[in-house]
Amino acid sequence: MLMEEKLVVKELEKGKELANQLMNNFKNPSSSSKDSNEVLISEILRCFENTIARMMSLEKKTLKRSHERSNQSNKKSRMLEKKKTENVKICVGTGQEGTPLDDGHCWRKYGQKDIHGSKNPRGYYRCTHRFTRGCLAVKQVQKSDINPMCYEVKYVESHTCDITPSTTKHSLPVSQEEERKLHDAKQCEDTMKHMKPEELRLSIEDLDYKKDIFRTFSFSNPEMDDDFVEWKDLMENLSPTTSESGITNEFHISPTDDSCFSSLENILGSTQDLSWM
DNA sequence: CTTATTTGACCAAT
DNA sequence: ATTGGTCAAATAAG
Repeated sequence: MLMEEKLVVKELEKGKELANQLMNNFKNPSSSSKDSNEVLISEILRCFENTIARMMSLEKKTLKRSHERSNQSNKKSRMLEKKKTENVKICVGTGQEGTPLDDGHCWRKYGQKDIHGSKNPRGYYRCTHRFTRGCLAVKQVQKSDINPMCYEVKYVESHTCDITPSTTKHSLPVSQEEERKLHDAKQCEDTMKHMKPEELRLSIEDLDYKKDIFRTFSFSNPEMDDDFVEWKDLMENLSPTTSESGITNEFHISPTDDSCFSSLENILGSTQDLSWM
C-alpha cells in the first residue's frame, strides 16, 4: 500500500473514532456538552476534507504515472496541468550559514540533484502540508555559483494551505550591525522590464513580501548604469576574508539574458573559484 | 515513538 | 544516453 493510501485509511479511522465519540455523547448526554459535540462534528468534517484531498492527490499521481502518455487526450490535460512558476533570487546577508529557506512557510525537503553546469546542487522542497491539506506548493533552491550567499529560488504552484505561518518563532536573529548593512543594500528591479505586466504585478508583491520576511534583498541583473560602477567596485574588493561583510548581490543568471552576466563573470573571474564554503 | 533529511533508484523528457 | 524531477528506504533528529 502506498504511503498516501495508508494516510487515507488512517484519516478514515480517525474519523470513525470521532464519530464513535459523538455517538457516545448522544447516548450519555449528561457526560457531554453541546460544545464538545460541535467540536467533534467539525473534526469529523475536517477528516472528510483531508481524506478527499488525499484521494485527489493520489489519483492525480496514479493518473500521471500509468496513463499519461498513451492516451491521446493527455495533450489537453497536460496543457491544463501547466504549472505556475516564479523565480526569485534571494541573498542572505548574514554571511553565515543561515537558512535562506525560511520564507515563513513550512517546507520539507524531498530531493537534491546535482545540476549539470552548476557547482552547487539543487534542493527540492514541498509544502509540509501536502498530505494533510493537499497543498501542492513546491520550491527549488540552488546556491548561486557566483555568490555563495545568494540563492536562486523557484516557486512552483502557490500555497493552498492558508495557515498563517509562525514567522515570529523562527525569525532569524539579525544583529543590529547586520540589519544596518542590509538597510544600506539596494534592490534592483530591472528584471521587471523583461516581464509581462501580470507577472510584474505578482512579482513585485511577492518580492516585497519575501523581502520583509527574509530581511534580505534581491538584486537582479543590472544594466550598465550608475549603480554598476559602484558595485563593480564592491565585487572587486570581495575576498574570502571580506566576504562576510554583509554585502550581498545577485545576478540574474539566465540562458536568455546573459549579456551582462558574461561581463560580470569576467570581472569576477579571479574571485569566483575560491572555495570558501 | 514521530517527523525530517539524505541519497540512490526510478521515471519521463530530450 | 543524459538530464532534471520525484520517490521512498534508510537514517538522523527531536
